[in-house]
Amino acid sequence: MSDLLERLRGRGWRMTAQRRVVAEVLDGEHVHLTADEVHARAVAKLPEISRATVYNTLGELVSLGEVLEVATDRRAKRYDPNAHRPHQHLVCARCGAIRDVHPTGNPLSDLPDSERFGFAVSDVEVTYRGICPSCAAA
Amino acid sequence: MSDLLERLRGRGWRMTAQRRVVAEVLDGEHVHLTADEVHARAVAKLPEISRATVYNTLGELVSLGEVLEVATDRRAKRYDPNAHRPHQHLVCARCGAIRDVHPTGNPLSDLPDSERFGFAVSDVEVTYRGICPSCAAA
DNA sequence: TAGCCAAGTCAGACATTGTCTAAGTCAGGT
DNA sequence: ACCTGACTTAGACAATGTCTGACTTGGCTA
Repeated sequence: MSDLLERLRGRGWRMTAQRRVVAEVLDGEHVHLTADEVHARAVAKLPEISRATVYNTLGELVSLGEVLEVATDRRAKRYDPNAHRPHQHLVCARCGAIRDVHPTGNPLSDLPDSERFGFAVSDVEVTYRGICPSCAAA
Repeated sequence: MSDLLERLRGRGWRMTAQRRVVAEVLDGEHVHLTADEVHARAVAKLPEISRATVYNTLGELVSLGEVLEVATDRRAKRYDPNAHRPHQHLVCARCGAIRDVHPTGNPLSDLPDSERFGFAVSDVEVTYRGICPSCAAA
C-alpha cells in the first residue's frame, strides 16, 4: 500500500516523516490497532513522534476515507486500514479479537420505510459477537 | 414500570431511596440517557445521590438484564430501558438522536459459516445511521 | 540554492467518561 | 431495637482523546 502514500500525495498532503510512519504502521499489519498502539509502533520507527500527531494523522486519514474508525467496545477506537471493501466486524466477547467479515445480503434493506421515521438512512454498521476458537478452548 | 421495582425486589435487591430514584428516572422517559443525564435527573429528585451510586446501579440493572447499554457513538454509553423486546437503533449522524427500530429478518442468518472463523456467534448489534427529519429541514 | 510562510509538529495541560477506595450509613432480618 | 453486611459517599485515580500556543519544516518561488 505505498499506493496509500501516492494517493495522499495526489490529494495535496504535505508529506512528512511522521505521516509516512503512521501510514506505514497501518499498512504493515492488517489488524485493528488502537491509536495508542499505532503510536507505540510509530515511536519504534521515529522516536520523537508525539501522541497529538498520531491522533491528528489518524483523524485526517479517516476524513479522507483511507481508514475506518471501528468502535466495537467502549474502550479505545480502533483503526481499520481496510476502507475500500465494505465489511462488518466479528468480535470475541471474551478477548476482544476482531475479524473482518462479509455478510450476505444488504442489512439496509431489512429496515422497512415504516421503521425509518423520516430519516434519510445512508449507512449501517453490524457487529457480530461471540466466542473465538481459542477462548472457547481455554 | 413499577413492575420494575417489583421484579427487582423479587430478585433480592435491597431497596434504597437511591435505587428507587434511578429506576424511576429510567422508567419515566423512554429515551436513551447517558449515565450523567440519569445522574442529573436523579439529583433533581434526591439531591445527595452520588455519581458512583448511579454508575453502580446502572451497572446492576444491566447485569440483571433490565436495561441495555447502547454505544452508538464513542461518547458516553446510553441506557435503554426497553430491554424486553429485541430491537436495533437508528441514529442521526448530525444531532445524535436515537430511535429504536425493528428490522425484518434476522441479521445472524446473514453470516455464513464460512465467515464465522470458528467463532460461536451469539449476538449481533445493528446501528443504522442517517439524517433525521429535523436536521434535514434545518 | 536561499528564503519564506503556512502547514505540520510538539509537549503537556485539559476534558470527558468511567472505576476504585476507604470510611460512613442503612435496610431488613432476628 | 440491634446487628451486620450490603449500600452509599466524596473524591482520587485511570483511560482516552482534544486543545493550545510555541516551534519546525516541506516545498514553492525566484
